[in-house]
Amino acid sequence: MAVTLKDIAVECGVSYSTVSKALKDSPLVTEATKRKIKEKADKMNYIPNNSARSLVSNKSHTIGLIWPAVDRVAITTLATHVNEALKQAGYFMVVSIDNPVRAASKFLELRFDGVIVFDEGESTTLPEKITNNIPVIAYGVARELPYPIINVHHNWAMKQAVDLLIEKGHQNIDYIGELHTNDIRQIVKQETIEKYCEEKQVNYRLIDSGGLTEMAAKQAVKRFLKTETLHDGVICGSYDIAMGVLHHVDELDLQKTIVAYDNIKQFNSIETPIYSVGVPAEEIASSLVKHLTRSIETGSENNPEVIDLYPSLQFHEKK
Amino acid sequence: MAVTLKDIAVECGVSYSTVSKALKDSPLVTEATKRKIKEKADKMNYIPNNSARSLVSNKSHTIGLIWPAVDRVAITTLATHVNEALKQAGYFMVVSIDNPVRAASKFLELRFDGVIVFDEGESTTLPEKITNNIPVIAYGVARELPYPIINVHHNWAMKQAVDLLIEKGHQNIDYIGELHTNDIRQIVKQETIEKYCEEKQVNYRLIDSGGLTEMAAKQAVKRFLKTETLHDGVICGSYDIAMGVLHHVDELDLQKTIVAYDNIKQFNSIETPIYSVGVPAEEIASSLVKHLTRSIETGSENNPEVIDLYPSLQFHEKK
DNA sequence: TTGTACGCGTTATCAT
DNA sequence: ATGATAACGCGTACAA
Repeated sequence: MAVTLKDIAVECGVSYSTVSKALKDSPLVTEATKRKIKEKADKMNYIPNNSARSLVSNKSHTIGLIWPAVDRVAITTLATHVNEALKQAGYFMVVSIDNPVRAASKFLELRFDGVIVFDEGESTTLPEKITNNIPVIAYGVARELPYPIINVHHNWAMKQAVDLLIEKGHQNIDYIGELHTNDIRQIVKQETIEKYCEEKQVNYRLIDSGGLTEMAAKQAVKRFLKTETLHDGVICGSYDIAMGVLHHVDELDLQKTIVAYDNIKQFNSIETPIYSVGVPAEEIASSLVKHLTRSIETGSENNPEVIDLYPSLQFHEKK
Repeated sequence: MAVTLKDIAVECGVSYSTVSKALKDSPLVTEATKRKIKEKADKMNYIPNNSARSLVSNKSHTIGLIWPAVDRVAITTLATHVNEALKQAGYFMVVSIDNPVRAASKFLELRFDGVIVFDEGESTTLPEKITNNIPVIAYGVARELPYPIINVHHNWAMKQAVDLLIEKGHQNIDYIGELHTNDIRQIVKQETIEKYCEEKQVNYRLIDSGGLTEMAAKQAVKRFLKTETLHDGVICGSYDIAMGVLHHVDELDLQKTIVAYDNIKQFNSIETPIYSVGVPAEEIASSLVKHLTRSIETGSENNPEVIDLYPSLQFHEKK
């Protein structure tokens, strides 16, 4: 049986409310008794009971992250940054790889203070039944939602990519990304390419990566190359897809310009010169945390706000 | 403010203890009132308070998974299987990507029912201070630990791999894996290769993959190939490393025999014929869950038991 | 400065 | 069949 405040109180010959105060450094307790109590608590290996605390304070200092698809390097990096940012802000982050609605329901039952969703569209939408009861923030692309979402402007990013390729003199562009999907982020990228290339009057082809992982992209490009050849202006839908594409691109082919979506440090260790465009993972993380904690601390309702973050273009030279 | 049992009681004109019973289908309540209460509860969007439950029952029906390095495909697959198995067993799984000791401490404070650790050696070792207070099970390779560990016999697996290569007539073997690391799993693989190849009197080389990710392996092999060439018997330390190595292997090179550690379904979609050797992820998952839940339900102390799981060899033909 | 007492939402035991 | 009540561990307003 775990050690409780009472146990410590008995040991120290004080009442348990004094112990409670002492352990949270209340000014209402003498330094001397405080020290004694803390020492004892430590010696007895006291572990505060969050359930009890949460019952009285209505706070768990814990945030749940809903992240159904634990793969893809890019998003892993983001999760790590979010974890750090939350720690800084005094929260513990916990992730569920379960189905989003089940995950959120459990988070509610556990009385977590807030939830973050890596939004992918329909499949990750949380019902109001849930979101009326806990601060929520999503990360993804702007869409009709009863809770705030960090919008990373995939369309803006894709336009920058196209502009860059045009500037480099490429009139033929290949976009490699996931085409047949419900993931709204992927859809936006694809549609932007279509519209913007037409607007700018450059030729483009859409090549289906058949998924978001490196392996899927690698195989898709391989199939493609059996009958066709890649143009010199290439846009990849994500870091992982770029990795898959690069298997088939000669590093010494300096004709080609490759631009990939995402903005993570891993691009720096690629051996082929490459451009990337996206919002830095740190920035996304700190924005998520800032908005969520504000909403928690003010106790305000979730509102359908869209928080815009703008991508930036970077060049990664050959290492 | 969240709906409580009391609120429902008032609405239904019964006492809240009746509501409590009704909602857990106690036989002590009439079907009629039960139905009425359940209906109301649903309508009022009642969400049970796990903190309160946990306080009285000492159970949270939640398990924490400690998984500091969310990358690598192979282990992601395992996590997914563990999540499923725990769900079947009536538990909710939650993962922390934080530093293992902090994660475990928080799990304790949250009064989770048990913790699973993806063990990597020193860096993921939990102190007794913690493990004396909660059922723990690790996944990794046998080592001195105050709590049970599922041992997947990397050495057995590597021996099978070497035997296979010898049988296929290869007297020169290349092992590609992470060589300079504290990760005990990698160390065991490496050392087994060394000893067993010497015992069997076959030539071998150790090639450092410089990490456990596909990208690291890919670059390492590329460097290697600048001055040397790969032997026809190749052993890869993991699925991800194999993926990195395959970038440099011609699919049509039927001279080569490639064996990779791990046993996950992803091997089936590789386009190069490949062998794999390892314990199936499902089996690891169900073993982890079985032992942990037994330990939770019997309330027994953590003991330093080693649970052995044996790898099996599989061939994946060209798709 | 320290102690007492109440309440948080729930379960479980005991009366009714 | 239903209701009243104690207890779980803790925070805090109030009393001493």
